[in-house]
Amino acid sequence: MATIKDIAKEANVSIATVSHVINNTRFVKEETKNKVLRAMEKLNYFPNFAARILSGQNSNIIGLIIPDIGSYFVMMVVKGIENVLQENGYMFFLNTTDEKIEKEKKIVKFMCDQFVDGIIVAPAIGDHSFYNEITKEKGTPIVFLDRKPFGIRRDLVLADNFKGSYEAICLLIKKGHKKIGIISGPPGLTSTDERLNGYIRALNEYGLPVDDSLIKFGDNTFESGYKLTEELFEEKKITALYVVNDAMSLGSVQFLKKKAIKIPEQLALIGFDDSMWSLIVDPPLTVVQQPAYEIGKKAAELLLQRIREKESKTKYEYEEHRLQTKLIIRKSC
Amino acid sequence: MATIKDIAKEANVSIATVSHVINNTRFVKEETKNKVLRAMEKLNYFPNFAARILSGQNSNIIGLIIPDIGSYFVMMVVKGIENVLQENGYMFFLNTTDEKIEKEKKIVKFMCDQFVDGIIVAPAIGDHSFYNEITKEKGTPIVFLDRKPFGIRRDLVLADNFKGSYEAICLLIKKGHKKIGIISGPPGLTSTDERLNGYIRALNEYGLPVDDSLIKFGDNTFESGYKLTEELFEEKKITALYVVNDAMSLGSVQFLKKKAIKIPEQLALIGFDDSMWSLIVDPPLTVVQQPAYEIGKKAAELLLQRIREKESKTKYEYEEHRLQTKLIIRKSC
DNA sequence: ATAATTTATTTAAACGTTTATATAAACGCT
DNA sequence: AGCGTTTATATAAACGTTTAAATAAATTAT
Repeated sequence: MATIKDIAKEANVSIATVSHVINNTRFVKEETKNKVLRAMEKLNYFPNFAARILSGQNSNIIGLIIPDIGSYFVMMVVKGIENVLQENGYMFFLNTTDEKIEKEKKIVKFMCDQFVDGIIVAPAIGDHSFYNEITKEKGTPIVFLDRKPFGIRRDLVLADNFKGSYEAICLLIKKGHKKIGIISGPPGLTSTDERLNGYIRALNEYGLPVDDSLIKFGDNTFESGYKLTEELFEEKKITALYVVNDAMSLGSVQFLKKKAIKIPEQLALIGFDDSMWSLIVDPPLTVVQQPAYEIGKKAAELLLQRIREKESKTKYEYEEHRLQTKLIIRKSC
Repeated sequence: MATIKDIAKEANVSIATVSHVINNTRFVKEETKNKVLRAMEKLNYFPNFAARILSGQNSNIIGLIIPDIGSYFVMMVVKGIENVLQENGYMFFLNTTDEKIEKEKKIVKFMCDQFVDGIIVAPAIGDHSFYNEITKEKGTPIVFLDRKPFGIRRDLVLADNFKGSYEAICLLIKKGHKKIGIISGPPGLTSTDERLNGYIRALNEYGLPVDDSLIKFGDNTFESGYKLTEELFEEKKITALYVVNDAMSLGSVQFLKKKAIKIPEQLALIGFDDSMWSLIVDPPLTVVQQPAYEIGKKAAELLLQRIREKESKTKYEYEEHRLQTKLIIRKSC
């Protein structure tokens, strides 16, 4: 593979000149520049990443850390990120934490110590104050995604979970429902906690009692959706149910289908996340749609902006971007 | 951040000794080794990736190239890969080609020229002979995934698409169907071409005519599934339909549902890929399930093996791993 | 004509590793 | 004691860049 030295020799200039041509970091006479460019073309030169990084340049690599691969939401977020990064000549590492905060810490530390220019992270449940210490040294920009970190203030891009839920529950209340159950996510997970809060707020606003026994905490799996729907429907005689993520919604639907419970006549249902299948279940599911692709896109854009600002030493305040959800009304409520 | 020099100073040895302790590349007296290890511990040392790579070491980074993020199948494949890599201390870059062979070439060339130890690629439709030239220089191991490359022989991990389809169509024939339609993928895409071949073979085997007008080529989207199902059902009076991927199956179901066409009475349906929703559509969908996670896992394992073999200069023959599909019989046929 | 300034280019050090080669110490043998 | 071996460690070059400092050439001012 051709190196900068080969180019220098071919073009009869020093390696410094070649470097300056490549990076546009100093004026080089038109004639010389052309010689260099021609040599680069001829030898099919591409600068060596490792060398570049070692001598202190940006790597154009960012780290992406998520708890788990495996949901439509995550997939679309990643897609949004990937598109923005590709357009801007960046690459990314994808790492999963398995929802383990210790693993997250290790990965973040490693990435910062090494060569990433920035990090996008959907944090695992836990205390995130260790980020302060880790980023102190180099000040690697970090954008949090989907979940609000605990114990620190940072840039943050996520859906307006509270409002999305609030609107959904308002709709149910307006339709006359008084006993509305909710299947929330694991406590401590800010995204689903916020959805629970939206539920509570709506009930309060309309003067309905908040009955703790109608609030169930699932673990965002199909199975827990199935099981908790059973509990709520059989034991609590709810007339409406709000399920805060797509895997659990699917579990709900499966239970109701199995027991031949009529939707929405016997139980009105609203889910979260608009997967492709919400259209083809029977009846089509009313859902709170969060703009997954846009969340990824925005997070990547914000991170790239922060990286640029870091280079130019611009001061900035952390921002919280709340992307709006959309209540897609179909036939299930 | 601590460097190898700091460790050397702290432990009162040379940097060479430190390096040898780290890499176990030469005998070091127990006592000296301990001093070094203690110093590393104390200064929280982690070797610098860029420097390591620059001096010719393996990067422990592999490249993952796929046409597109956005299907359940791809997601599970990536998950399988990620798990294996994480267990083995490898990281990976994820890149998409948008099904453009030129983009693929650029990415592969870049990755090989730079620092990846190996590549896993689900190739875009097109001629892949350029791989020979690109990998000649360094011999970077490459494992192909899901699709058979055109024009070259390489390691390959994918589902037994032919057999999966063959079994599905046999089932339909045994149930008495004579006019069986198929919605295949874009011609040239080996995965769906193989599925089409399985269909043809089954018909031949049972002495049924292969009617070209019952074979439609979609583009693996929901919309094309919808549209082509309409064409086949309305114009061709088929009694059974086989759809070769999940997004198109979903489109099929949606069309049938909209027109209130009874499954399987009016049209028997078999899909491909077992997504979560195939259980909750009405009726639950019979599908050919391919082991996505295992495909990813196997590809990663094979690649790591190739990387090790390259280091130890072991000769090897390219392998083709066909993972078996499973016909999951539900109520749609 | 010479000095001062500006412009264009080169030299060499630095980044943090690996590793071939050199050196030093310890030991066993005559 | 002197020599050759073995064992343990150190020195220094190399990897391919960037960049501060040095140099050389061209221009302007005195």
